[in-house]
Amino acid sequence: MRAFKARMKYGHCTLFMNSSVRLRFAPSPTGFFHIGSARTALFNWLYARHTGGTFVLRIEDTDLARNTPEALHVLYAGMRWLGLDWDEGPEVGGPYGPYFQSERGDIYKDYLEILRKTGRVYDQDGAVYFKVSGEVQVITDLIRGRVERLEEKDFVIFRSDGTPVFHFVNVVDDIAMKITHVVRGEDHLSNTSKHQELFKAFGAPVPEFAHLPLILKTDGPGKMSKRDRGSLVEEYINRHFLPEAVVNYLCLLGWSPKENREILPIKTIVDLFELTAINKNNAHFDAQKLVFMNAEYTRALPLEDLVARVKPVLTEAGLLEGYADGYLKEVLAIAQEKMRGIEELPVNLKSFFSDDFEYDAAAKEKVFKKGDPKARLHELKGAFALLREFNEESLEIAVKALAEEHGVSTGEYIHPARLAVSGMGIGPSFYGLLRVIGRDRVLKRIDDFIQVM
RNA sequence: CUCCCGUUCGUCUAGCCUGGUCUAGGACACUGGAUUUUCAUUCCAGUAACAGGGGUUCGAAUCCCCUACGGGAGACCA
Repeated sequence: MRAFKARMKYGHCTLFMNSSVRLRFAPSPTGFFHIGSARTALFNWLYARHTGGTFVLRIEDTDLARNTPEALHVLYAGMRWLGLDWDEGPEVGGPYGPYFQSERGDIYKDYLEILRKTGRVYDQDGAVYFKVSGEVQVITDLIRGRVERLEEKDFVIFRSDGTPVFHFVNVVDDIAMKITHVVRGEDHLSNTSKHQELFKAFGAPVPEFAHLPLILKTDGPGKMSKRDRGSLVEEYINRHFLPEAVVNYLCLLGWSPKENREILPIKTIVDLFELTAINKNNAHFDAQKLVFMNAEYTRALPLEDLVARVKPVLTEAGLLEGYADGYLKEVLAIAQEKMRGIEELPVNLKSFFSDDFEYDAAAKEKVFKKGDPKARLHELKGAFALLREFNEESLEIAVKALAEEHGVSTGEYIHPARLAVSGMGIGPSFYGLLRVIGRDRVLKRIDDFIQVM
């Protein structure tokens, strides 16, 4: 039913109500949600939604020390922020639970018994070892093709303290949860020979494998680590990125729609996504491109949506007190076209909501360098006071008239006035800025600025 | 050290499977210009790549081999 809903949601043909495709994302809660993990989750989710299959969230919390409620919260919050809803798993349940490995001890014991009966394990130093077959494992990977690897040494599947190890629980759960496609990072490719041996030892069908390329540091060696700037989903949440932009960017790291189009709605990506179209080579993380995408998405947002998303951010910054929603909407209506992200708003839009703002030093220096800004501001004051209407049209006419009268460029009015009114050298359309700030505040701010010149 | 994976503009990629249409396309970034006789937008233009060497072939970015480089894995971590 869940799969059916997913199909309806994304407008697929519903010839088949669901499919037997089952994918899982199996993170261990570490307290961080790494961008690489997020991409793995995303690709699993995409393929589940593409096929109308089932997306399972399984928590690999066998490392009890790191398994805290806070760590789980970070994970759920990140998943939900990215829009990666799971069909089975914590908080939603499902027929193959429990979905925490820490609660599946009995299942692991049962599976161990199977291996004991078939003579594939032995005990040594208190630990249980799995006997490898000695056969070369031919792994068929949807992304990499045929990969051969020989697992040479027997390996531990139960520690001497009685707890099972990753390779064992991972495979057992994939069997028990009827996972058909294992989509994970390439760092697991070398483990796959172990896993395939286990699948075969259990007499279970070997799932399809798809090993994703890794996300490498922007510069410098190695893969992104949690210490690298930009490597955590939390960071993008805190910086008020639009999740759809982050998702779109992540989709393009290792996958491409192959049609010279990059900004794609998730619905389209779900339609086009194929595991076999994923690249083999690792990709460097490019924060600049993500920022660009975020800007594109931000500017394309319907105004109402933008207002809704900005409101809590400016409220938190303490800027919205005493202002009606309508005013915020007016401000954003003129600011949106040049926005790069919501993150910059508490600073860039401060002067719309507060008289307590600083004058940008660089802009100030630039303004003082040219012409006679003081005289220009006095002229503006006079002209603004006389205007019948205080709107874009009348303001533009007035400024242009002054410029012509005094034989200077409008820039000589605009630069100092923008600085006086907003404290900044850059910003929304100048005439819109004046209109929204309003005549009284504009005049007062020009006065104030003249005082400090 | 061993095993596995990879290598197209600075970065993400298209093309590679099914050799000729590739004087290698798009995007970010960068540079220049236009518009806004401001700017963060928008528009236009430009710089820039098939890792190297050997084959196969009439012809190779595309197929094969070697080298180099990059990445990953080698735990009673996950």
